[in-house]
Amino acid sequence: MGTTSKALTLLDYFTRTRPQIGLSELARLSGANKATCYRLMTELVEHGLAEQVAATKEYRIGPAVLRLAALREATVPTREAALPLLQALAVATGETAHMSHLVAGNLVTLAFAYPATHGMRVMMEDADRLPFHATSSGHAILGWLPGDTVDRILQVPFDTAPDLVPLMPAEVRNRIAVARAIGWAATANTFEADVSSFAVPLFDAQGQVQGALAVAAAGPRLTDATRAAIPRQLIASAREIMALWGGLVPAELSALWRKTETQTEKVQG
Amino acid sequence: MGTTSKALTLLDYFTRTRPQIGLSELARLSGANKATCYRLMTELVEHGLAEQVAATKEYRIGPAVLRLAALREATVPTREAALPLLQALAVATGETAHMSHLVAGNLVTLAFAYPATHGMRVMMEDADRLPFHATSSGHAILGWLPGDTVDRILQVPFDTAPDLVPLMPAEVRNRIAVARAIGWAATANTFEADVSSFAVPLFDAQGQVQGALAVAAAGPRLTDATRAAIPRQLIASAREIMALWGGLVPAELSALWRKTETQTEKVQG
DNA sequence: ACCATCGGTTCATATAATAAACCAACGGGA
DNA sequence: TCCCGTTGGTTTATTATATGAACCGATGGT
Repeated sequence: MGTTSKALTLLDYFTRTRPQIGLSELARLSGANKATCYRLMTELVEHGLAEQVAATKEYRIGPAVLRLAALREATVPTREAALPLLQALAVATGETAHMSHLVAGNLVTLAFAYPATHGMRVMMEDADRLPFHATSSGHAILGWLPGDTVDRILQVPFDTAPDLVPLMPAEVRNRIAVARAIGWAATANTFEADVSSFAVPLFDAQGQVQGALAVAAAGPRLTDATRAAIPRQLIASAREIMALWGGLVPAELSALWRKTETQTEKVQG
Repeated sequence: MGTTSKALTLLDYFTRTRPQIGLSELARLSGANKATCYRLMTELVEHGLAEQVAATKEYRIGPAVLRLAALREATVPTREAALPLLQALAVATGETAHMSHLVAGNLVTLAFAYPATHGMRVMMEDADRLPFHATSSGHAILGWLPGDTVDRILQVPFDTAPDLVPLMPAEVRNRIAVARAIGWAATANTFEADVSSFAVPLFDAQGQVQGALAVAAAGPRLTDATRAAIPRQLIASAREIMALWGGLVPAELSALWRKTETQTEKVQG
């Protein structure tokens, strides 16, 4: 592995639940030598990708990423373009809508929107990695990825929240196949209790899967009518988002979506 | 220089005016060998910090920075906290307000706000580097930086827009000294024609300069009254922003600011 | 048909990364 | 007060990795 990769890998240990990490702890987490870790972090700090908290000497993500993110959005306005449509989707469905992206083999939440109408909503946080195996977004995406990529992703060890029944690998494979066959994915109680989730894949201009658009619904208030309506609303929003991006829906998927759109009833467990 | 630094340096060549760069051009710009450049960019792409446009093979900033930026804001909500105050400042002054940060020796615009009241406004773009020598923000900041750091920054070659009279180094030094002495900086026609700019420095919890808060006013409509009012409004906003951050205004500067705040008239060329 | 340029690759060489051992400083606990 | 574990940081010989000139096939103009 290249030295640069090692340095960049260190950034992956910073998460929402662990935003600041000391030198020794980072070395322990990454398995790298402490001296190596120190040198790499020093270089990241020099470039503003990390910064050191003066009081505790702990490291955290640096301010340079703000400049890079602004530049990214100026170059490819993914998030900015999708946000209003995400908000519209949240209002239309009355549930939480979110968009996640495939970045470096991870599924990352990039944007989300809440409906204004309900007091109870499924809460989201961006910048967090979603598990492929337990989310509808993961299933929706994996159906459109090459087999070996899917294998590589699924062989990453995963854990399910203690209050949930974990999905067996065979079951995950099956759900991916179903998602591919019908053009959208649905899960219930796989990532969070009492949350039903629906997702469709999103594609770039080359017809490559880029991410997923999803609706996360609070289980108790889900009626059969809304279970049927959400996929259609998802598909409509996905089409709009990709129109903005210049994204290309594969012909096969477009046909599946048309089928769902013209159906009056469609329920999936 | 470490390999990681070389890789990260490559990211600096991507700007708003040059958002996508091909391999050969990037090698030419950076002075690195083409093979080296290729390998480094490949590693950056693997981690999502860069991405390659399929059609042209050009590189651009990748989607991973969005996750990092969201994580940064979740850890240190610099931008999010300052934005409403920035908007208030823009409305109060009737001019464009912006906040820039010191990151890795560069002055980067992180946020800005326009007033709703005027048709004509000074336009801003974030993610762009500002020249220290020709902006009030630069002058305001440099007054509170150690001498050797100032020297290092000022010896970077700079160019002024062709329609403007460039500031001589001695003049820049003088303006920095003035800014330090009165607690705020002002420039006119140094960065853009017919734009007057006012700025105050911003500090972190350790009392270190972090950036600057500024107002950029369209020259023609500047009256003596507003020239006097803007610094006071800047100071008030800066105090609010630092209160939110937990920033610490050096006692010396706080005294200077109080002086400006209690004055009824104050005009600087 | 030609030439320049593009992105990408190869491989001997040289340089930079590595890890164990070592500091000094700090913070409990006994 | 002493001890012990832990912290961030540094040094060093050893080793692995980065480097760059030359090369490749493809592409686009002239």
